[in-house]
Amino acid sequence: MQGQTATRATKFPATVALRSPTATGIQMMLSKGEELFAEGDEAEYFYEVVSGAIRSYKLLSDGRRQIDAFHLRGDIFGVEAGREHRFSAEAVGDVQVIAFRRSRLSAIIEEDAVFRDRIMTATLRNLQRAQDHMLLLGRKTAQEKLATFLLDMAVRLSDDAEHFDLPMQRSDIADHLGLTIETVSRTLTQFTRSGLIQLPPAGRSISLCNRMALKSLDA
Amino acid sequence: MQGQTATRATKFPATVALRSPTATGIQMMLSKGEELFAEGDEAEYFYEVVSGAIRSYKLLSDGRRQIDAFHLRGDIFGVEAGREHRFSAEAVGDVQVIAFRRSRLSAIIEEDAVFRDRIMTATLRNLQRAQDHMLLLGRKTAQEKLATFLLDMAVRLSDDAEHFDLPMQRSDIADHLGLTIETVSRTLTQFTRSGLIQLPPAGRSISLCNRMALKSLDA
DNA sequence: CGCCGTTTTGAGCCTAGTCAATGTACGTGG
DNA sequence: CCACGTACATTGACTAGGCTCAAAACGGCG
Repeated sequence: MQGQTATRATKFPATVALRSPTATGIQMMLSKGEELFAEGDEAEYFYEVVSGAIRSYKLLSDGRRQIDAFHLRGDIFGVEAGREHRFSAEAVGDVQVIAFRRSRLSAIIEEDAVFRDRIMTATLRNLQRAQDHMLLLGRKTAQEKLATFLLDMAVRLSDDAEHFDLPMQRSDIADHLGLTIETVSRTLTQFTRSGLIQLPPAGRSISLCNRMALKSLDA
Repeated sequence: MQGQTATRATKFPATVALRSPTATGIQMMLSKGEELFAEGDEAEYFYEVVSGAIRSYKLLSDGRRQIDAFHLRGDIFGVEAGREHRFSAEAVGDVQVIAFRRSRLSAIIEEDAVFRDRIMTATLRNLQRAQDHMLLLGRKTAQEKLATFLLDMAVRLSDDAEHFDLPMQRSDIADHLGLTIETVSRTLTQFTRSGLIQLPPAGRSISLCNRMALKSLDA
């Protein structure tokens, strides 16, 4: 496997999580590359990430892909105004999520003030991230894009530690930042040569050596 | 005047609009270039556009600008999870908006199901537009960007008529699409020469002559 | 060991950006 | 009424950042 050929997640495990008085969710495990839903699918559920990373993306007719966000632990995504999902979502690595029935959304919102607030806040945070990301996509250089991305991942993956593991591969990073994998790779080696970061000979881990320099690139 | 030197809107006219049982808004008039709020300002109000167009944008330290959205009649924007606005907002031309007190937001949401739904739907639509726009910014060519933009504006400004007036100038379009004004101008003349659109010798109006061709560029 | 998926590196090209000049509309004041 | 100034848009010549195409290196795993 591993071929990134998105296989659809079909079965829900029996585990049921109770997250709030009214909001009951279904716990799901996805393995690397599994598809949670596709653009155009009926939006039967929305989701919260428990562990791992989900990539949500859109495709152009010729296959060009834009990953609009990586969703990590605690993030809520897939809430829709209409009846269809407007983007696709796949597991980056092995992922645990909780699925909430969309049909219960209005009931939840009506009855449960705490959960309502969480959904509203999560949606607003997604919007905020989208706005930041549009600035990156439209106006930053390749170096600035990577600097921003690495600093953001440090915060979100490891609570701002020096060293952490990137869950996604180069092509995911490229499709998130509006670059090619070659440019991502070249820019990272350039950062390494300048002493900004350290890449291990293998694997996906990364160390930020010179945060100051990265932050100044972040613009 | 017209110097795009954002002057701050300071005074609220006395007119008060009653839009729903619990949600009372203050009607405001802004003239071309006036600033509604800036990134970092306390988010005292959120807004609904009555007429005209608002541009919301972010700046990099060196002045590069990304306009993440143009808000037109009926659009709601400026709702924030935190206490500060995360982007700036200015009037593109003369604009009429209704301002709602943010402090009343939670009360409104609690009491008024209709208004709550409108805010949630508006926020989700803003997110949806942001996702579409990230695809455009990250993965579309200059031609595709302009084709998408023109088709979208036709729908939103004129309910999909052949002929309409663009409220914004070239530099706004460029900063929205992640291009320079030169590229916007060149691409539009290229479209004109190919018979896709017609530009008047002067002014901001535009006619779409070959929707099919534009749609195929839209990818 | 050898295959496959992934990443890195290299060489050349192209799209969009930069810099600069010209053109056009419009408002102001002589 | 016209000359001038300003804001905005168009066009041209040249440049460069990032893309394409291609090949090699690397690691994991059967």
